[in-house]
Amino acid sequence: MASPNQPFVPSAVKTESELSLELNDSLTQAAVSTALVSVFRGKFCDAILPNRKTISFKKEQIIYDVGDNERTLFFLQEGFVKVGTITSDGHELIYDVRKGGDVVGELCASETRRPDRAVALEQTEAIPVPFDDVMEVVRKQPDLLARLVDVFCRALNEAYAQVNTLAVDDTAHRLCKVLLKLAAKIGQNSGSEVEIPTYLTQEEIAQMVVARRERISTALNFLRRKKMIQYTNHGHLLLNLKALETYSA
Amino acid sequence: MASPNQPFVPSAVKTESELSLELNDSLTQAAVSTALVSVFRGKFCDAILPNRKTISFKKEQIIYDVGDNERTLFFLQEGFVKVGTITSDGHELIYDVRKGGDVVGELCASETRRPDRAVALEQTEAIPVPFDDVMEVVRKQPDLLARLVDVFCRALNEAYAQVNTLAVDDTAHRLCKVLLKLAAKIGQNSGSEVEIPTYLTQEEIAQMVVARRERISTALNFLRRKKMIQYTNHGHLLLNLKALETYSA
DNA sequence: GCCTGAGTGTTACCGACGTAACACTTCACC
DNA sequence: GGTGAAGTGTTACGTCGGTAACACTCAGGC
Repeated sequence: MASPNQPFVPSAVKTESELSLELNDSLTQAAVSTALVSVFRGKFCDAILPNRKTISFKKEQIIYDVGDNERTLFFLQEGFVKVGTITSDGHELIYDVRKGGDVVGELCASETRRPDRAVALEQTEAIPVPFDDVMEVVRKQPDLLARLVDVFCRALNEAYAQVNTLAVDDTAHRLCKVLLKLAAKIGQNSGSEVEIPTYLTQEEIAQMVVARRERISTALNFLRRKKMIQYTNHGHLLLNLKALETYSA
Repeated sequence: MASPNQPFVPSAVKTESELSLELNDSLTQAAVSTALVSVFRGKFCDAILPNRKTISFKKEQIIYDVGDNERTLFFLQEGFVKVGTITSDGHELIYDVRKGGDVVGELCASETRRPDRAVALEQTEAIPVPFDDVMEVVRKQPDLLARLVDVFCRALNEAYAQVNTLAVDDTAHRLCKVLLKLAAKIGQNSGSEVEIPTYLTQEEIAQMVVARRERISTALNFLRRKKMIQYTNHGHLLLNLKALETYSA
């Protein structure tokens, strides 16, 4: 596997004409930004997780898959995970990325057969909890209710935001929004820039943006020329949030 | 306003080449079909709604709008409502259609400023209930918890299904799925066919399908020539579910 | 009856993006 | 050090669908 360290910037840079430059109007993107991060941290964990065993998942390992029918949520302790599905034409589609402190698998609440899947993006520790157990705890401690509702509501918000972008934005703008979302969820400050501390292939980014990998390659280089992004010497993305926000707005 | 009774079928029917005929692979559409219908009927209503006043909304009247900041759910008693938003480029986008027995406005659970809006598609009766009141009732009657969670979970399921279609289907297939969804939610049996008992303009259908009205016009006529849909003498849509399901699959 | 406005039907044109094909870089492993 | 696999960069081509423009149908008001 080739690491993308210091990705080769071709000397003959192609014309920018391909990627539309005109500023798109901004989305009613809803302030979904901060995501599910850590919603379940604290009280929720204290009430549900003690005396349960953690499971380790290696990079690329499937936590649960489309078609599974056990109804369990997974409380992520450590690591990054992608949540998505496999489309009818066989391609992967990524809805969301979550990390330690988040939950995945909430869709099993109203379906027996899972429509979605979660895959570890890197070494991940998670505690599986049967859905019924979660409900039981919330019934006994009604102060946790708000948090449970919040988890679903935020996910719903994000899903709608995704529909919005798909309806109005072109590839470059959607890529921007994906990068900003990643920054909000798993970004780490690195001076005035924000680093995405996980290596994501262009293919994976494409699955989040909903576009072909080739377009992502072109769009990423477009953003690099615009100084909106760069790579660290570890091959990670380094984002200029200000610039990205301006462009995506 | 012209009624679309017996819509004029042009004698010179255009070639079908424009609309792709090849069968697309089917979506992992998740069995979201039946939707939120009546989820809140029964116990939930008994516990929350007594002694509250109903509000009437006329066709086209806004129930709540983008930017509103009161946190209230609306329990629909009668009528049809569209839930959606206004995109950054000023166009309306419809996420969902709901009817008597459903709730709308659930997104206010985690946002103060509403990102969405609900508009009556016909005369509608609804009971507004502050979000906090709903939470209070659920806390006191934990058996309602499952239903509350179910509402959010189903909405989430549908939102993801929408992302799926946008990712893989062309306009004609998306239209099919929208029609099938309408059938599941507000359809009425009419012999072997199912009738959509509300008049929807092509513009509104376009907002559900996420496409321009012109494309919808063409696609609807394409489906008519294929005998997958027709109009009643009241100008309502009449759907051949079998055929639509086969095509959309 | 006539006019206006809303809704629908149709087409030509063009741009964005999927497809396909291929070159290049880096790393792992032998 | 060589080889293959994975990942990235780039282009030519075709197509779906947005844009624009316009014709037609019907209902209601004058």
